[in-house]
Amino acid sequence: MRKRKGAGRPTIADVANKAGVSTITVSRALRDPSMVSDHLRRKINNAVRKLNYVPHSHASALASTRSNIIGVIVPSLTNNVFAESLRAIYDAFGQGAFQVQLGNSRYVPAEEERLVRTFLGQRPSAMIVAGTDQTDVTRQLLENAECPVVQIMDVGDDPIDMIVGFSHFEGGKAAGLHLVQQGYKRIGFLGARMDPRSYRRLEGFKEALQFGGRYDPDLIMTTTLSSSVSLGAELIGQFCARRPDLDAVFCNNDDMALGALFGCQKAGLSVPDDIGIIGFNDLEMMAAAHPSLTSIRTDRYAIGRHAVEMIQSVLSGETPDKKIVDLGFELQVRQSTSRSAKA
Amino acid sequence: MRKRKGAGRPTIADVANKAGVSTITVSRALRDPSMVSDHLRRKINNAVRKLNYVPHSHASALASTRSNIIGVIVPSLTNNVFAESLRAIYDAFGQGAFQVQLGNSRYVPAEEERLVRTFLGQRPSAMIVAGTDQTDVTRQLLENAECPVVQIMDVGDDPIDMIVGFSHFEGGKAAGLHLVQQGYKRIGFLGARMDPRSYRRLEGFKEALQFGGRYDPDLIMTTTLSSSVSLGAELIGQFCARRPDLDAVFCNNDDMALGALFGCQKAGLSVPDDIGIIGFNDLEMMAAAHPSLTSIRTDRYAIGRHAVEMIQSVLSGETPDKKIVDLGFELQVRQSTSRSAKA
DNA sequence: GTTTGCGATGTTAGCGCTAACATAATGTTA
DNA sequence: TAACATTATGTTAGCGCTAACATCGCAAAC
Repeated sequence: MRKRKGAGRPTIADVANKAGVSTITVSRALRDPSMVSDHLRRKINNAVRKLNYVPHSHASALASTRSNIIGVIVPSLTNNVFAESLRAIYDAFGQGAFQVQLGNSRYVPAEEERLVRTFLGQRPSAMIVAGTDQTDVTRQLLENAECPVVQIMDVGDDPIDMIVGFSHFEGGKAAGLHLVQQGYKRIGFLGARMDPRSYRRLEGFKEALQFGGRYDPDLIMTTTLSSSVSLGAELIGQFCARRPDLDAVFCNNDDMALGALFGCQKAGLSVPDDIGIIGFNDLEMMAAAHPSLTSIRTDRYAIGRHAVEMIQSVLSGETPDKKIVDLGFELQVRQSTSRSAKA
Repeated sequence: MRKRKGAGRPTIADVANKAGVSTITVSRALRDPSMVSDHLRRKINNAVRKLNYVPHSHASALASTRSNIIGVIVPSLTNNVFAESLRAIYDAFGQGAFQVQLGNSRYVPAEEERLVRTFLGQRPSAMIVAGTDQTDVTRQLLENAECPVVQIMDVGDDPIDMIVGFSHFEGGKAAGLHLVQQGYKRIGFLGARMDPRSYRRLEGFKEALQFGGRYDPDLIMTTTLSSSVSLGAELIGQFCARRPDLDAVFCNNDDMALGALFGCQKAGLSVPDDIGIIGFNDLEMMAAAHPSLTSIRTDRYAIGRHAVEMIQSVLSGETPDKKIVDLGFELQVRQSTSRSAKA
């Protein structure tokens, strides 16, 4: 006789047997206890406990054509910026019926495409992806996915489905304008791992400086290395050596900015008097630093929470208020760009 | 006629139809192309592309009784320490056939228990959990799980199955000994969110100080607030105000240590001469700080990689060399504990 | 030319669960 | 008391895939 062996673990049929009911009753007792009488529910719960039964979620997903999986793809796990949005997503979904599935694209579009494909194989209830810079294929896959899709950390006119974030261009522009307004003259840009969002910040920054008549392409320093505090410290040293007249930098993120602060301190340069420093994202350490560091504050947790709310509203059959949500940013002026006297 | 509708997406049967072969041939062509002739493989691949077919992983998991899911549970997503181990795990598993499923227990044991239950429902191929401080029920669930289980970030005699990490007790002890050896007299401990691992560090620290005859319980300052740079800066201020004679602190992690540095700088205290500071984990920023910060270096990425290797060896039928792996730690002495003159 | 072996493909049943319908048991109303 | 809801439980088929066995064609071996 042809026979396949399962994983050996107890199934819903074992529970049904032990409790003396049918399998569907067990299924109902576990999914919605109110559908089953107290009497049977008790017997079923006992059987579940005795057998140490754990429902098989794949079988359930297959039978119900509902996976309850939320696919999330971010480009980095160690970058705190995404970690905070992730935390919001896990806080909201981690509890209930949904299961978050996380992918790390490591800033590689092809990797992202592969992940999207894999995730769609699970027939997710929703997808959350970082950014707007998907490959054409990725975009098409997501457009055809029969589930809500939210892009986060960015805004744009043409979302795949929904989008929540802020404008990196405007953020970069605000940073540039601030440095101009503070009276800095030779204002540089220091950028590590220039992903598309960093480029948009740089574009905004350029516009601000051109507007202020201070744009100098020689003062743009970028690298493909991934950002870190150490790298910020090292690069600001090189930068100052090459251009001793540099008097302010916009760093493409806060790690680089903190590193730049340390690098200046090592070089004996005073921040903000010799050099002004502004970061991006406003991680909590920026306020604690000495001198405290100016940054563009973005609310990553709110972005994650908002994405979840949009998804929940779609999944419960409603139409979300808006498909494009710009949560903006806020310039946090601190000591690192507040000179005592204008040069 | 009773009929259930699926998700509407193309199935393997649709592909088989279009390619003029049986479903099993499609299944084989996708899982192991070498089992199918070039001729058919080509036709199948075309059909897959035309239909935009994505295999349904839940159905596959159910039929094969293999989920290819690796369940990972960590207590925090924003703590860089776990992020680096996670990165190693994603680097190793993210590519191949395996799918990483991540849970966030937020340092709540009951939450961890719930997650373990949920994850086991997916019949994972392996489980990775942080730490050794599971509830009895969690431990039992994992012991009964028919898959390899690796505990990470800690060591101990009695792993659930396998364990890879380092001794927090010894790490704390090394930190304490170092401060004693550097000639510091009134050595404090500054700890935020004292999870079980932090307590073990504190115990090791105590032992070192008792050994050196410098233990003073009044110099232990802890809080349940979660650690951050800002909190470190604030608490060191309070600490110094209460005990102006304090001349060194061991912080339970690097965020707190960096905060302590900033706090001292704000208070006009010189590090390392007025106060020595040592952290734990040695995040990359520690070396870049000014002054650079002493810390206990741990290799979180290696821990994650090692955990993956142990799992892979078990899954491929081998017996791992060791079930308990202590990757140790390394004291990184830097400026923050290197006084020019002994007091 | 028959036998054997082997690789490529097909048939069938079943993985563990739930949707959809069926039925039994109970209450409700005229 | 018959007709009708209403609720609790059961029966059956099927979600989409793959394990296990069956078959077929063809080349090598005798």
